Amino acid sequence: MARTQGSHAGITGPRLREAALRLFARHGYAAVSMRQIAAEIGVQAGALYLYTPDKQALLFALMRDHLEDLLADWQPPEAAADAQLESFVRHHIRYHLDRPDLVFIAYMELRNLEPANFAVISRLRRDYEARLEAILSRGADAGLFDVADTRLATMALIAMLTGITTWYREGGRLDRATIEARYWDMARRAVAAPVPQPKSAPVAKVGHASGGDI
Amino acid sequence: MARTQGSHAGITGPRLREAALRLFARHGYAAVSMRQIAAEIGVQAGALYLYTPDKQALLFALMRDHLEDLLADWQPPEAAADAQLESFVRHHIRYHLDRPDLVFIAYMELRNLEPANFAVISRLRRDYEARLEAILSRGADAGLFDVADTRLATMALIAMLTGITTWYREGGRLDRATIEARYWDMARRAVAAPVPQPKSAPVAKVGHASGGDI
DNA sequence: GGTTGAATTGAACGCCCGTTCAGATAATCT
DNA sequence: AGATTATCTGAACGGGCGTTCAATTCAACC
Repeated sequence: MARTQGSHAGITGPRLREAALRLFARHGYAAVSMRQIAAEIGVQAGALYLYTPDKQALLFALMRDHLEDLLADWQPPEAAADAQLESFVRHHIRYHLDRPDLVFIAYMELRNLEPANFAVISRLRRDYEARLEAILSRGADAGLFDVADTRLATMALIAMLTGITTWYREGGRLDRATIEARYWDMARRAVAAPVPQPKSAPVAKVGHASGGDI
Repeated sequence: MARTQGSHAGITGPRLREAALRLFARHGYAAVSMRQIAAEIGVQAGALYLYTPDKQALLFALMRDHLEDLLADWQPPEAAADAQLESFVRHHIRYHLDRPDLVFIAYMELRNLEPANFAVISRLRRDYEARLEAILSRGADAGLFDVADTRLATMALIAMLTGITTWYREGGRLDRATIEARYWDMARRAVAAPVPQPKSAPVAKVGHASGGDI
């Protein structure tokens, strides 16, 4: 046999990436073979090499594209730092909950990257972290935030937010909007400056609505 | 050749576990071969099977022992919930910073566990999480904490705290005591109830107030 | 409708995998 | 010292790995 009916690069190419993404996320890069990926999309292993130079490039492309998309998809609004922080936090949660497999891979497969690829991915991650740190820094200067160390606060918030993907399941107890609201509430409080007391102080509030299901 | 000079189960056994831990943490379970582990401790691969029934048992034992030790090493003090939370947070940070490889494995290699082993490890993790959740629940009832959802707050705090191990390096910019203090500060503020104001009514607010820093 | 090029197969390459085991040697016991 | 037991080697097992490539078939174009 050789070329099969309906074969088309525009189809097999994307399917390869999808299959690799799903299998890498589920079993880990090292535990997934090219033959398994090929079987998933209904071709022989040799055919994969029309679409990727090797297995490593497959992983690297997934991670790099994910991070570049993440960076391209959000820009800080022109607003006070607290509004920027809210925008960042809500976007981070939404973006990550929409792409659980990519997030998983981007955090778990770092050690399977060859050094040159690792350097690229690390750089992109630092760029992303730098955005949050810039907001915290600006807000601290403005007296909106009370953070003893912006780098620490950055890492703490990102870890907290990204952690959602480790337990969130579609159709679970809480819907996304609720999760987003409650995490934003915790994130805000973790870094917010104490309100100036007695008078004025605009009283915003956060929905504590105990009510909920369970 | 056969038995070698100085060979002794009391030596090779522990060395096997140490080597497996280090290599699994560094390269991942699936990417490490029994032959690599054997080479690390200076024996042939066959000799490893005097100390473990198979590779999977090696991973499982590391994870199980780690979690059992974690659970055994801390009991909530008899105190108010806020003091219990501080004790938990500080212990969590210290314990995890002391065992970076074990922590890494326990979070990253879950998917490489066979189903029966996975069930055991999941159970232990849930037990640990339940301890924090109990504190938050108790503190919320006492009015010390303001958490909309104790489960969410539990997962948020654990993710935030455990995340330290992803960037902490011995001899880095901040020492452990500083990190511990600052993370405890952020964790506390994320869940603390607003201080009861001069007068009545606890005012929950969001700091938009431009006002001064602290 | 014939030609050209894209897409794929299937076999092969050399290598490494987890695990087993008979045989050999060192440590220990009597 | 001799017998016994613990420890390890080295080879082997069947199998899977990533990757390459000539041969083959299908799709697209003239």
